Amino acid sequence: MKALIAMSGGVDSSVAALLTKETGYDCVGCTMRLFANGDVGLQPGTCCSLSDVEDARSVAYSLGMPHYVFNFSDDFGEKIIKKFVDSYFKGLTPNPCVDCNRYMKFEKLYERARLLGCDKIVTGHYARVAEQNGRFVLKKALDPAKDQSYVLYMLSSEQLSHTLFPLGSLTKEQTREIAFRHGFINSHKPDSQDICFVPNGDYASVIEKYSGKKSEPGFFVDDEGNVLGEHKGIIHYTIGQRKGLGIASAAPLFVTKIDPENNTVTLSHGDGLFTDTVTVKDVNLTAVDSIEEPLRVSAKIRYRHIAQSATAVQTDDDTLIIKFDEPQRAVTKGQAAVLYDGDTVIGGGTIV
RNA sequence: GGCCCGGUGGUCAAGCGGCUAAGACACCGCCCUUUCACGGCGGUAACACGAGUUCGAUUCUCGUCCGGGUCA
Repeated sequence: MKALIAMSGGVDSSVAALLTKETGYDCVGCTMRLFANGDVGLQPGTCCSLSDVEDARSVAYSLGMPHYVFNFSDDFGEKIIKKFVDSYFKGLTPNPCVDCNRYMKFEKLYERARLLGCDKIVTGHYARVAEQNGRFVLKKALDPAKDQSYVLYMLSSEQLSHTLFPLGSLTKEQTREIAFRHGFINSHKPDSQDICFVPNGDYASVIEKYSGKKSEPGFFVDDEGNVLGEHKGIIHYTIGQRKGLGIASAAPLFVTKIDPENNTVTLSHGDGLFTDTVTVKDVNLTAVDSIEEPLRVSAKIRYRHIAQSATAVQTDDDTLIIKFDEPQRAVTKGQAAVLYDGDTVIGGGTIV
């Protein structure tokens, strides 16, 4: 059996490579080049920079496996960055990591794997794949603190059938320890964070630079429509946001609505952020074929959200309605909602 | 112009003779985090000016300047 390992240059994927190798697979390492750093004004040293490629190569070679670099920057620009940018101008808050997994790691990269004669694709995600009643399902990582199943919910049963997540049963500490024991140069490398193609967390300037458009300043308004102040352009905000508004008031203000038509951002005090019903489109179900009867689930509406009890029902092929037992804070259009049955991912979609 | 209120950190706002001059919001930093956020912890920062009264004035008095209201 032959496996292609997606190696970012970080600890996780390096250890994933090691573990796959130890399982007896014939391994090939690879690193995706997802964007030309110059496109977005990145400085070397961030994710996907040359030094990361070198780290990945170093680990691959030390494990005696070949290492390739695939240039996917055209696809990444079209499928990930463009969509990300367009979403923001529509007043949505996208999650590019979800799309990157969907289109790059498990679609585009798998095509390459097939060309190389690989049966499996391996990543360093903290999640597990299991076979249940003859179908492959995605499950949470054993370590709840590191679980990344949320960003993988859109994988199909078919994709899961040829996917390995060797870290699914490990804690981050165990992973680092393994890396350290094997002398990997990246064993102490900090975890990645922020959007990989956004330097310094300043995603707004990336959006403006990439699109060539400026997000025009407009008004902050209250629930009654009274003007509270001026905002910097709707792409700077997301639902539930508190910081960076620059408006002083007796109690904290939060963004409750983004209106791209009128170019306004509505601010409210605490309440008004809670909703119990969420509509989801672009649905992918893996543990079941469809949800015909209302189904008791636990659901997450953000990566770091703690799954909450809810009832889900499918109203058509591509629409789910999720009704939470308790109203949830800051449901945000563009983010993914993921349904779980215990540790098992049932499916999910994009909040509309 | 007369009369009446009020001038404390970026904003709002306690304090009403002796305090390291609260707090909230904002801002900054750190933590958290493969999205954006939330959240936690910490930090910078103020008594409009001048003259009195007093052992002592942000607090009392009188001026000046600046706001707001009101009368004609």
